[in-house]
Amino acid sequence: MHSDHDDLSIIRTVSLTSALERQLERLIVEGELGPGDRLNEIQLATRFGTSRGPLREATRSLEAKGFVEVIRNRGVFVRQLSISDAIEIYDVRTALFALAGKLLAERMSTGIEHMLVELVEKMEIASRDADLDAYYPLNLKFHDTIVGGAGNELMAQEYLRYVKKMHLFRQKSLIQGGGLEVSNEEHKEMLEALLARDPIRARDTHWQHVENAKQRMLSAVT
Amino acid sequence: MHSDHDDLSIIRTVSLTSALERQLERLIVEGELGPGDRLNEIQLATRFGTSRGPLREATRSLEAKGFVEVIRNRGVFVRQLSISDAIEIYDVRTALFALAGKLLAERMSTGIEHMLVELVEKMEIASRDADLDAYYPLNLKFHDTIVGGAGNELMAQEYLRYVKKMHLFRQKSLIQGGGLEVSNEEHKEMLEALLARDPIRARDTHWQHVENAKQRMLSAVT
DNA sequence: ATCGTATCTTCTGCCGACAATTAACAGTTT
DNA sequence: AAACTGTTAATTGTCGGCAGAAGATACGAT
Repeated sequence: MHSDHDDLSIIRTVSLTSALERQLERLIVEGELGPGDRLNEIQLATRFGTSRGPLREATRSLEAKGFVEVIRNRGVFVRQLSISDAIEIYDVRTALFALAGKLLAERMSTGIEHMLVELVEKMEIASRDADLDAYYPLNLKFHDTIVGGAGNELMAQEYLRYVKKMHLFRQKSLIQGGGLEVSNEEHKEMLEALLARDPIRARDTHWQHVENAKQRMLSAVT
Repeated sequence: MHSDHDDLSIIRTVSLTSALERQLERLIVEGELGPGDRLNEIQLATRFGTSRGPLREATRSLEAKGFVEVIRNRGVFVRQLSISDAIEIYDVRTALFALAGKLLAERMSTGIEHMLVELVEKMEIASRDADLDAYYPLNLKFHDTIVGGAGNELMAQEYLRYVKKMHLFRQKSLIQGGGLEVSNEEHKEMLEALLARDPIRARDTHWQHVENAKQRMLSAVT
């Protein structure tokens, strides 16, 4: 039995295609469809109660976004990322996150300031307690706050896309780029640059942060 | 009458959908379909001799790539970029190009080295002669060489996408981000960093270069 | 003359069906 | 038993058609 998430009756404002796209993306990101799996058109269309037309349109969009791969006459497959793919994505993410840091430093508001300070403090505590379950969502929110607060919608959108895309990498546990204390030390440096409203330093510390995360991931993989 | 570019009979290896997508992208980038224009499904399907199904799939892909906008029950429209859109794209391009510079500095080959040196020399001449027609393609090739030589396929692909996307900006003439001599001075600095195999300096000079181009564009627009 | 309204036309959204291709299977041969 | 080959089943690619929404047009009221 499928979960009731599969419902897409909310359609009337958004198109059926985009609703289907969201559903398929959910199936992929949540792991119901794993890397390499084929998206059976008939089966999925039946499951969501639509015809194959809109479903095919949705998969074409997902293909353009890099979540699936279409092979003519053979079908649509969830993309599999090699290590070198993961490196490429990480590097692009690095550049985008550096941009986020720079832009945020240029338009820092007290609201975001307080939020980031609080998050770093909480992460400090979680780090001391070695409480990964507490640390992980805080870390996520810290990055989201920076990316979302930078005021560049395109960058934020693309950044989010790449974060999602990393879930297609086989070694899921390694995505995080672990290292609690190390990571939060870097957060403090980033925060310092942001509080100082120093775009260049913010850009460089943010760049370094993701680059370090990449290195931690790589040393864990190899 | 349509040009004979419209032919897509080469299909047997690639899908009809992707061939259509390429054709539509061509129509947009070459300007036959300008910003704000509607893509009439029936008309385009007839023109390319297909049914509406594959055509719709192609437009969904173009939508995901940001070239067109789909409005439910109203149609597909070529995207119009506002100035703030252009700024966002420029900033993302800046970050990606900085990444290109860094990566290239890390894996610089003598082949690319010679190519870049030659291009800068030729641009120097064109700059002295104020020969914009000669300068423009050299400048383009200079940037392509850097982006293509960096060894990150994803970054190269995305960078190219954004360059194309800038064509949707109304003020086409301003895309270039002019300023011949100024621009080539920056090229020399970038080249220096690359020849020195200095990733950080390469990253920073490349970042600054696109950022300056953005500023030149903005001061020309406002 | 202008505005609002009703009608008609055009176009999109979605579906079901058929053709073409690929994958699965069984039978045969070596 | 493994490899090859012919046949069947499953799946994708493409098409044409119908319902419904948006847009255009014509008409009438003020």
